[in-house]
Amino acid sequence: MRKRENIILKTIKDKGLKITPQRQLIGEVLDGNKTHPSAEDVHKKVSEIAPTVSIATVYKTLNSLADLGVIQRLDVGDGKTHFDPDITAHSHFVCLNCRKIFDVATSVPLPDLGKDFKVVRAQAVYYGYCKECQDQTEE
Amino acid sequence: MRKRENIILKTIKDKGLKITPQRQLIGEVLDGNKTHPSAEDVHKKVSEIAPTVSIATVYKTLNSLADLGVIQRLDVGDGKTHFDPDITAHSHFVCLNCRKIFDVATSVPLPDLGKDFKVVRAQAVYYGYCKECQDQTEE
DNA sequence: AGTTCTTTTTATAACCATTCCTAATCCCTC
DNA sequence: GAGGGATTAGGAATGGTTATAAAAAGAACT
Repeated sequence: MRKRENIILKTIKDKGLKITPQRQLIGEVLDGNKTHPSAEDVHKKVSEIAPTVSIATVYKTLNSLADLGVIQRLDVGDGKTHFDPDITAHSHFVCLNCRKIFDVATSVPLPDLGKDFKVVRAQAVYYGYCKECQDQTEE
Repeated sequence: MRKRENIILKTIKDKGLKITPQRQLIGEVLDGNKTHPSAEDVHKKVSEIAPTVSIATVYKTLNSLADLGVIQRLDVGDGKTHFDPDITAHSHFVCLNCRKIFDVATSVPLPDLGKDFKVVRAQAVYYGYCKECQDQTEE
């Protein structure tokens, strides 16, 4: 069984960017991450291993990766940008109580809005209450 | 032909809030507004008539109205919250070039995600290029 | 009109996420 | 091992939003 390659680090390399220790760490934190972390979340994780990595570097790397299309920016209305390394077609569910973000398989197709609007991306966000928070408020 | 009533001001009254001159103005700016203004946009408009109205009052009023459900918060990833007095089911198209927000009739239905996720609201945002910006980049 | 109680507004400070700036550092190549 | 480009750290700056506290405005009652 061989180790799955980290697509994020691969893309950094492919695009001619340098694999620095900072980027390596950020790539590892993101790889396969299903928690939709904010920049601060990523920085916290990275800091556990390399406490000197600055938040500015984290922002810069995340923005580069998003611009390259290897990760996705995700806005759910909580004032911070979240990042999702899963760029396959899927939507998100946000719990209005605990604010956790969940992946949902349902994806909205790119609609045809006529030639006045050339659609290149569709993002659906569903709001509601997750299992845990439903149970909690029921008692 | 009689004047259409302003649903926003009506709701303020119905909920027991006072109709102050400030709220009156904000209500009038919002009523029928299709431009999806940010708090700052609203404040600018209001200031043309009453220059002493503070931005804090605008924020407080907009948040109250959104919490009451007469207007809708709208996040499109530009760092600021936009407000939409149209609360009927519809989606939004955001131009990646000029950042203008357009209404689109298409609306996504509330999906059934099983009992683990109780969905109460669905929001779809489409990104792309509007007519004007398509023309602009073509030449 | 005056008193009291509540709501609302204002102005300013505080807050937080994000970006900017600049000097220092690293890596490559000559 | 010196120059040059890319990258980083750290802190200052920015911009949207909210908190705070004091003043103003209303309403109810006398």
